[in-house]
Amino acid sequence: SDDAPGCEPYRKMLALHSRALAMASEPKGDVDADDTEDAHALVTSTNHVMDGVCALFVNVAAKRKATLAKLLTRMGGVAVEVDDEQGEVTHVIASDDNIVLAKAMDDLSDDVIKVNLEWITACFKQSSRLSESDYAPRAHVAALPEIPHIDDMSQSVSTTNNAMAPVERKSSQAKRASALMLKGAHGEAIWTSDFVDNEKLEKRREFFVCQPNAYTEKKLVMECNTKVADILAELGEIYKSALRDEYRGKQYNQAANALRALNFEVTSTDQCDSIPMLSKKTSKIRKYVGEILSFGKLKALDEMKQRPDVKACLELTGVHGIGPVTAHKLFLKGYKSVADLRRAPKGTLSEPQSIGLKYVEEFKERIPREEVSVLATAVREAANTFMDDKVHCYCVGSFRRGRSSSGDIDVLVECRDESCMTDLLMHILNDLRPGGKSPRSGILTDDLLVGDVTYMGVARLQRPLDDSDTKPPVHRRMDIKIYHSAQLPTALLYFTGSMRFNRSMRLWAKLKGFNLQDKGLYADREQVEMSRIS
DNA sequence: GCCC
DNA sequence: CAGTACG
DNA sequence: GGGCCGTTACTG
Repeated sequence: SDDAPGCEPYRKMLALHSRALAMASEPKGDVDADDTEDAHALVTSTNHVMDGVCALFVNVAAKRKATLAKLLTRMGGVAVEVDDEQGEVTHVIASDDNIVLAKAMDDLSDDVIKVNLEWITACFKQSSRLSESDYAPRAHVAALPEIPHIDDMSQSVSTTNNAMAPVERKSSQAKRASALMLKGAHGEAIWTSDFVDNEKLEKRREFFVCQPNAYTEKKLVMECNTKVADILAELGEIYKSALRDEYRGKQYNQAANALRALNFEVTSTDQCDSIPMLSKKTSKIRKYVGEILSFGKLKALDEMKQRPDVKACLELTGVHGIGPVTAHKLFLKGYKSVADLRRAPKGTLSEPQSIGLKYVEEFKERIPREEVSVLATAVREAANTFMDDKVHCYCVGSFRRGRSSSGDIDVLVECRDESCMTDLLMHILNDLRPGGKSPRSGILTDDLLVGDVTYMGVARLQRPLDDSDTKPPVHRRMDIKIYHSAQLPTALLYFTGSMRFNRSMRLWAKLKGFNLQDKGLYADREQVEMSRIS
């Protein structure tokens, strides 16, 4: 997924969005800047720039809409939620990259002015009302088919826009908004996903781990370059956990994974050419690969491992709840090891971190499949004592992928009644906590986080699986999540993973014009609720 | 650290 | 709301 | 030189 070349358009789209966000939030910084007099002048000069503007944001993500609306209001304009046909809307504001909208806006009457998001921020920066025509939303439909192909069955899901439209529109407000923006020739709903260039996307299919292809099989069989990869990954881990350089660490890890995925052994740096990120002769990681091939080790890594701060932070981040930043802060306070932390005064660590500390060693142990099964079954049994309703539970994560051991236990609970999801969770917790009268009482030993529909905590078997085992059962990380039936399919998909598979699948969905989340699949990239596919 |  | 941790 | 996964839900 990370290496899929098909991600550029999406990256660009994201870049556009974040730029818009950055610009939108900028004024606050400006006003707070040192030169208050200028800042004041700026505020007054932009005060009336948008007088008389009544804007309707269409198909703009909620967060961005809020930011821009605030900015608009500061400049004297008004943002409305619905076009209530009183003709008060003067401007329709949409993003450049929204294909559907750009298309639908062609059909809009000329008495509203169509502009992109940049217009607002540009006007603010220039302190004047800029020409709307310079900021007309750009449509990128030219290269795409006017009418979606329905010739290929594998793509039909993404191109359906007829009577059997998969789209369920929710609120009346959503309907109203869609009346404005989704004027298809026959009044049908049209979404971003209807305009995807599937032919082009098809060529990239092989690069996605979420798609059936040869790449997946290759990876299962081969185990090459593990030595080089392990060293690079170790360096990556140090950058991420000890040096708080997330992105540098990520590069090392990505390079390590790419080398592991190769189906041949690399014996010279020239063989790195097939890996995009290592293909440049000047690549630093490529040089490191050469050094490892020649000497079997990496000087930079060995030196790094000698550093006391690195040693300390690596050990401290091993505690659940302590990340790179907290580890560094603790190091500066003089804590250099888990043993030091155990001597720390109460209050040094947060409650969840203290629990993480209590079980550091135990949490690092893998959980045998059999034990995952037993503990998850306890959750299912607890859930099924709730209101006589047959509650379905799924043990997800690596267990559901068939792994023989797992790092933690992840249980997904389906609740048919949206109104009692929290009750169900509380019922399960009470059943499993110590001191109760259920046969499962005491399975949960500690809580890390108790939310409305989310639980993160600690569980352990009441007695060893093997009767002859005298050691007490190991404490395990356990998560329980309650999902409403409507959200279950995508929740299952999401929590079954793997993470890499998920990221690939989400990207694939994005490029298809969909938006895949744990709570649902949406036919449009951004406007979430109204394009929900039921 | 690498890509755009 | 920013910072943090997580999968 | 800016951006780098998206989301959830906590803490402060």
